[in-house]
Amino acid sequence: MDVTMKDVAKEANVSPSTVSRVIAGSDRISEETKKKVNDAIERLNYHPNIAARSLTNKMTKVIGIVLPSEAEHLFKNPFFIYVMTGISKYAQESGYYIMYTFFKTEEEKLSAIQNYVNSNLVDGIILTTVHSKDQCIKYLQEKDFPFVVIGRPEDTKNVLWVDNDNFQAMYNVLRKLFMKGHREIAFIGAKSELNVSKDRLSGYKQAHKTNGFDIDEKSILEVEDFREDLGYNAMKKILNERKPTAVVCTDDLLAFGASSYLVEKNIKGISIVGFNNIPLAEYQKPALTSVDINAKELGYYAAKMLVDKLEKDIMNRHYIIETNLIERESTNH
Amino acid sequence: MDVTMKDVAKEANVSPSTVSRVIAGSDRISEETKKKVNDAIERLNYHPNIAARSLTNKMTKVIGIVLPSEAEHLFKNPFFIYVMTGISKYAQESGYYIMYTFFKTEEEKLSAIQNYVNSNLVDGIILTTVHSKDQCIKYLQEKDFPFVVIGRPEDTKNVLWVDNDNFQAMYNVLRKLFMKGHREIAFIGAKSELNVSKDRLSGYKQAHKTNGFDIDEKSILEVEDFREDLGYNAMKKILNERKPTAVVCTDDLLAFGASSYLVEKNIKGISIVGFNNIPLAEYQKPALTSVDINAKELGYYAAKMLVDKLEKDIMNRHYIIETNLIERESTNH
DNA sequence: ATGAAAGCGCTAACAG
DNA sequence: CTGTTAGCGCTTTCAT
Repeated sequence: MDVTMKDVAKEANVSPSTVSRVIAGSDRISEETKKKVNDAIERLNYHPNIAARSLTNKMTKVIGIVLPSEAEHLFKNPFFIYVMTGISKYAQESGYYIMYTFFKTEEEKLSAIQNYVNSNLVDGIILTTVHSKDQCIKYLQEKDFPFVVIGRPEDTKNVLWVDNDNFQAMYNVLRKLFMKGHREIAFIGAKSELNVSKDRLSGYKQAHKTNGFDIDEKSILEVEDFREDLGYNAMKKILNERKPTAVVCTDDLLAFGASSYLVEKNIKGISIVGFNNIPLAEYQKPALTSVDINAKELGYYAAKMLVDKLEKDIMNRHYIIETNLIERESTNH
Repeated sequence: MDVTMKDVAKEANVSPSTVSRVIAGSDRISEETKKKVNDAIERLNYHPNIAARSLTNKMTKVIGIVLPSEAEHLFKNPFFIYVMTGISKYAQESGYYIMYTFFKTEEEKLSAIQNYVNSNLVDGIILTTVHSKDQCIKYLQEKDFPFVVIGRPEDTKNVLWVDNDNFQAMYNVLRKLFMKGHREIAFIGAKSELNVSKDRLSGYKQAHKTNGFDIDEKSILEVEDFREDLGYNAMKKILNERKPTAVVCTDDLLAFGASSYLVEKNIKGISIVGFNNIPLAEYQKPALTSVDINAKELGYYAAKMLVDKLEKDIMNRHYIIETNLIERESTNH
């Protein structure tokens, strides 16, 4: 653009600072000049130069977000896309821009973050993955740079985070299944080192305890990754030893695999529940019952927390996003 | 950050302008002072302030990308994520940052673009969708603002774009099937108003002509959207009237549906080919043969074109990205 | 080969 | 309520 505040000032016969005030919405400005200025802005089609504004303000109104690019999951599970749309929604509502970077390794993640911090290009950062002993969190804390984590970090002290209550979510699934009369419920999980995996398994166990049922370790299977074929094999393995009436999986892909084993062997009467409610869940045959984790909301509230901290220094330490059990054919038993 | 160029200058006993020159890699600087300055930079952990640089340079080194947020496709097909990783890769290589916005409607898309253009926040824009009679393209052309389109636009005059050769890709699929002895090949497509759909259908038809086979209009089915259930129905409908030995689908989801109909009815001996090679394709039973469109490359070259235009004003009018037929079980006939 | 100085467009005291 | 002025941190002539 070529038209600057000076031009507007001249056009409206006021000083640049008055124009600035009108734009900032200062109250100590007469309605009259406000109108004059706004008209001039309109007429000249003036738009503020963000770089100049950033320079004086020491803030850019840009949020940086860092995303894993290698995770298999990135492509099979629209989680990150949902998160991004959620962030985008809040950002648009509050006039923020969004920048993103992908990283392959933890080192790349750290250097991406350092780059953001050092360049003064973003006001705050949203982390979409948490590692145990996360170096990035440590770095950001040391620099005292505003950030929000999606997913509960190892050490929640002094960090803003947003997550589902994965314990509760799984607990409720079990409660529901118990209420329906199920007594033998198998568990298929993956990536047991992740917090979310741990929480879901705890929910599974606690539900058993609370309801007075024994936990059968042979009914608990943990595989290495969220993949259909691994779910398929896990189901097979479980059926070799046990005959559950329901199976809960910590991920839809695992559930797809488990389900397809049942379909293939024509085994009826076993309910299956997945997690994440990915779009394909509803197109499975039978359509898969799944826990929706509201990834978009996770993004939305992450952005909200960050902006709140940035603008009002309000520190809601964390948000818990509701999960919803979406019941479909796979639990019609 | 707090350490500015001035600080570095003082630390190195030179003037700020010298520091600036060292950073810019000016040649008219003695090795000695170059070293002195670099040491000071290191010692102080100095990082240039991008906003200030943008203000003087009139460029931000930021690329804006606009993405549809409503398209069902966004969540079922990792196309956009792949594109984003590709853009990100080139951007990182060339020192650019990336900003994104989602839009729901064409109006939102346009206003997102106007926002980018007006705010001087981005140097160029990548459009990930093309509408016929795209207002955004028109706007950007009028403003003479640098942009690249992923997908071939209606009118390619004066626009930089990158795309697959969808005609060729489908043509080659057909040629392969003909060579394998197939003579009755059905077509299931969707969204016939899109350029990619048109091109793929043309490829299908041209392959018939070139190879001297008649086109049977009853074997061509176009549905409204890329959905599994619609593919399922289409397959059913085709089999009511015809008995093809192969079916080509313009999208994997359509192919999944078509395939599941065959599995359900236990119909053997019909080959199926999909398009896009989404990750789930390889986990289908039977694993789906599909055309990989290299979405990541599309993004990579889109970014490259844009940066080339920005920095060297080199105008490669377009890139064509290779497609690859990934053969799996579904064409083992 | 290096320094001095002006200016990019905006905001925020400080005056009045 | 509004204008004047002084920077924000960097690049870039223009000198030397």
